[in-house]
Amino acid sequence: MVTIREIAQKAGVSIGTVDRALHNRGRVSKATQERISRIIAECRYKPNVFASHLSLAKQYTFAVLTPEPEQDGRYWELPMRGIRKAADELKPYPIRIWPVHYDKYSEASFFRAGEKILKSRSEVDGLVIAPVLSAASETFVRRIPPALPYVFIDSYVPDTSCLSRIAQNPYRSGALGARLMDLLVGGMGTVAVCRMVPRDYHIDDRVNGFTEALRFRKDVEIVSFEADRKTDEAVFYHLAERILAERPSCNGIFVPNSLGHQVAQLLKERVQPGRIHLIGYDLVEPNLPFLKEGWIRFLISQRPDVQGYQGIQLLVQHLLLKNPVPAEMNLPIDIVTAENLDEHVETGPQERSDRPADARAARPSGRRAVRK
Amino acid sequence: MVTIREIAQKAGVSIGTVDRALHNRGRVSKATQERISRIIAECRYKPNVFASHLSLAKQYTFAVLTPEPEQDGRYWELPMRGIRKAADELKPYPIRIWPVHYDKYSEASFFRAGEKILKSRSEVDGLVIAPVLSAASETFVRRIPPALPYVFIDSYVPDTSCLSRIAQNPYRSGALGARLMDLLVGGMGTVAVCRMVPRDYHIDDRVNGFTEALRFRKDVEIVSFEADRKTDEAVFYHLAERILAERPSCNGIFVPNSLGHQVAQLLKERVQPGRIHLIGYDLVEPNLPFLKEGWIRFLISQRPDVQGYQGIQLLVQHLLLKNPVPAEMNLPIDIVTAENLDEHVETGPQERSDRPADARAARPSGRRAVRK
DNA sequence: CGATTTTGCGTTAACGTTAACGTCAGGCGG
DNA sequence: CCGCCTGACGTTAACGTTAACGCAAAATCG
Repeated sequence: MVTIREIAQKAGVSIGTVDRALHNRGRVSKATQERISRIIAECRYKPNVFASHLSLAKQYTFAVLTPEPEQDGRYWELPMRGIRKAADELKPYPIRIWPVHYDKYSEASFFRAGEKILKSRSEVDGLVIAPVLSAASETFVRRIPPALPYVFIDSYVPDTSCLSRIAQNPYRSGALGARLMDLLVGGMGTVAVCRMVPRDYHIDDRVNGFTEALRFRKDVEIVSFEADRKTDEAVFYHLAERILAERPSCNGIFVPNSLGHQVAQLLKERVQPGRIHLIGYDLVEPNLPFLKEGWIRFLISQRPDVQGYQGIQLLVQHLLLKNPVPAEMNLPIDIVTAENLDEHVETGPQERSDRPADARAARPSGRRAVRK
Repeated sequence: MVTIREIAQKAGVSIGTVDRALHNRGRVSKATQERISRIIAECRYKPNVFASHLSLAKQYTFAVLTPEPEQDGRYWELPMRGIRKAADELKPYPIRIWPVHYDKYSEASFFRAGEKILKSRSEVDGLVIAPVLSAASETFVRRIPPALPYVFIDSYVPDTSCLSRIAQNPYRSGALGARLMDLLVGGMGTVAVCRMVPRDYHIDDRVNGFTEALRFRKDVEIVSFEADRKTDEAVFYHLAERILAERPSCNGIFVPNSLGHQVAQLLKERVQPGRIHLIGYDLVEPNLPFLKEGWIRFLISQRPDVQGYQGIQLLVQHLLLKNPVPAEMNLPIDIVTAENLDEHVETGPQERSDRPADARAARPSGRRAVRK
């Protein structure tokens, strides 16, 4: 490992000068500056991040801007879990997480949250943003100082200078849903798609992917149903009632958001098992029992916990470890069924075991042993 | 942050004594030892890993014991990719990866590889093991010095004092395959299961999961076909020929290892599309075109890259960051189809982008933009 | 031209941990 | 009783980086 001291020696200056040159702190003549830069490049000098942080003793604060955790059926708890997991793993690092939540149905609340972060600019070193309110997000992102790195999760605002974006392609996830639905209904029947106003671009793309992928299937009829979330809490429960009433021939329902459980509830009450095939999104808690019992056949998951986890990891890679980071991460589109549900909820990145070694060995697995 | 100096002050000793007490280096009276331990616990002292490693300047070497990367249709390249990815991300850490491969069909070669590692005991600080040869692995693992932490990937030897094990439940993955097959064949027909001698417990468990999950389906007949890998390279291609000849009514084939492409090849040559539904395992390269074209309907993936990646990460968490690690990680059972294939192969953990910021922005995505 | 600022550098004390080394008292054998 | 050993500590110099401080010489100003 080549150190700052060797660089100094080769350049015929002191380490202080090299340090100033490295961090553009000025007080270095142009000639020496260039000489040092050349030598640094030649020797492939990489600063020792351990020594650096030991000396700096800087606290890094990462703000996390997401909707209230309770919204979308407690969906927004999941990214926060991943974020906590990352913070846990990175315990030895001087990192602080600052969660700032907003009401995903109120632009005003979003701007208030954003303002709070920008006002504390000097104390914030990185940002994880879920730009659910797309128009407002765009405005906000433009106001982020260029030196402040930010990472999008869930979706993203295009053409920004974000450090990275971590999301799932919603169009393709819809197309995958279509493929599964096609399989479930055996290539024929009437499939209902549930929509909600106010519209959400991200969700719309899922629907587009779904309908376009099924268009080539001549024997599958697609009908769209729409509800207004403002009317009541159980929007999709009531929407499902309408579907049953207006389309008795319906044998498949596609729910492009996390509210599949509302539809499943109605199916469980009114329809015989296996007659209407339901595909939903997201491993939120209310969905799980219905998936296990078969009222929901497939859930498409976008690994929100991984998104949060990676968001923090990328910031650390960039700021603390000075590593290059991928400009985008397209998370896999996960298909979850009753059969592989356990692995998705139990051993997401949130799970940690703090038990001592002997307790581990003694622990009954409850699961099938691999051998013997 | 509480430092060693504060501990020393509170205990009324010097930092040297505290350090000796911390690392059991002796030369500390019993009374002082206990006093220091008590204070450390009270203050919740955590050593600063930055300072620690700066002072130690220790190189950590992690040996990786897996089959030759080319075996199983280059399957074993995949964990290595994840391992390299981890090493990349952890570049600033003083870490060295030492890959040691063995022929998965030769116990002798496995023991030779193991011996090589044990002989360099003093230079090895951690171990990642894929215990494919289960009997030999058991013998080997018992010989690992207790102080040397090791992590299993792919499968594991039960009742060992491994640091952790990272694997997928093979039985459950087979059950999931059964569910998908049931869907594909519409609940009726003849399904062939391909097996290979010599037997592999891990693979057997997949088959068990598959057959047991389908047993309750009275209209689905399961037939087992077996081939000897020693006979030729294209074992499963020829096995598929036998299946077609002996069971013309067959409408589904389950391949519990990574050789699905051999069967797919024959289907492509002899059978009309959509007549025989094929489910295989693992995203090895030869499988990919067949999945895209539909000759393979589903591939079950166990994320070998993530397994390798996590293996290294866990060792680092344990040894370098002194964090507790989970005793086991049950990786999700991934269902891969033509629709979500891209996300699985493109943006596995191996992908990194080293391009500068401006190149990123200009880069054409080729994929559908999320918004406008 | 003297006074003051600026430029360009060198020096040094941290940051927290580690381990080699020094020291001093008590114990033990001869 | 002397020499030697060892147990139980304290001291200190690293590890590599950072930034405050110091100090000349050069540049600028009145």
